[in-house]
Amino acid sequence: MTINQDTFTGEYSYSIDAKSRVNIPAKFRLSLAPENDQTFVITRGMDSCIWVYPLTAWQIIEDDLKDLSAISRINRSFIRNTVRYASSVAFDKQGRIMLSTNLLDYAQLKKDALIIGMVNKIEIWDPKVLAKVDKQNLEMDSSEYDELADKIIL
Amino acid sequence: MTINQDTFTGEYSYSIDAKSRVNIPAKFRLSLAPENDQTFVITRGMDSCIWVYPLTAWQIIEDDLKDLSAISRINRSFIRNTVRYASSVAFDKQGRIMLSTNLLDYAQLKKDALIIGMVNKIEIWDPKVLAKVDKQNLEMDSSEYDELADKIIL
DNA sequence: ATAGATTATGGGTAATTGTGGGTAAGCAAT
DNA sequence: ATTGCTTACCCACAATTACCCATAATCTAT
Repeated sequence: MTINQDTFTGEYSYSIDAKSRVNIPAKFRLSLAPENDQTFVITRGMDSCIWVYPLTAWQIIEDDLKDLSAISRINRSFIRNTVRYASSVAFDKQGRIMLSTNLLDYAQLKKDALIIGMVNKIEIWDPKVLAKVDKQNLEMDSSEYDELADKIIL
Repeated sequence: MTINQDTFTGEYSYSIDAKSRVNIPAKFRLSLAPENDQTFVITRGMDSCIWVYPLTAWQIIEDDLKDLSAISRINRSFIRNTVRYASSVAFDKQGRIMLSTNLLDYAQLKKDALIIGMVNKIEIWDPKVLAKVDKQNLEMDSSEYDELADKIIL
């Protein structure tokens, strides 16, 4: 019954309503540690999806970024691109968060949303986009999968 | 809703009006610590953009600059260029600040403004200028990006 | 299986936000 | 002082967002 806090697994499908709101699965809300104040940070993922972090996990990233000097051009550019699309959102009484049109467009989300636990964060996908990316990955990476299999024992 | 004070993330697009005023995003205004007295310090950024600091953060920068020896020519030049164009501005009842023509010209700002949270400061860009700089950076620095990404785990 | 609680989803309303413009007060140069 | 220009301080309004309530579907425990 008691799973790790701020740890998310499983897949859920929800719908995005006319006001751009999506539900965060009840299980995810329950495993979110109280320190987070019912707040996530949402941003662009590295694939065409939205990444959702617990607030405290994101703050660790921010602290690391604060240590990078702004005198270096690369640092500035790195900070900008990491933080640019991130915003903190608390879920409402019904457990929903609002997604900006910017993020919706980026992840090609319309009506249906697939919410996937990724251990320390959550991903929000359009079902069709994920299916396509998934297929591509399977075709390409079977050898790299084998490499990972050496490191992580399932 | 309780995010870190004086910490800014996200991207917002606003317009500069006929009186050279821009809105500071409501989220940024809310996360500005009360000690700042609703005041920012704006100055030239190291890229073609305007940097906006919380007043108290800027005061720390000034203290650091005092410690740089004035014997070094580079130090003198750095101090001169950082401080020269800095001025403190409080936002009005609607949450806007006024930008001097000097800064507007420097950042090539006309009508549209992209306001980006950079963790400990804020940047104001012309959208087209940023797109160009961004492209250049990615072309040049992808390997150094990867190095940074290894240190900061997303 | 049934009752009660919880969850997902929709919508109404009040408050906030972004944006425009008006007017008076300051300042500079004539 | 008068003129012209710039800045500070209001007010107004449309659009967006936050906050609340309602309902149907799903789950839980007896």
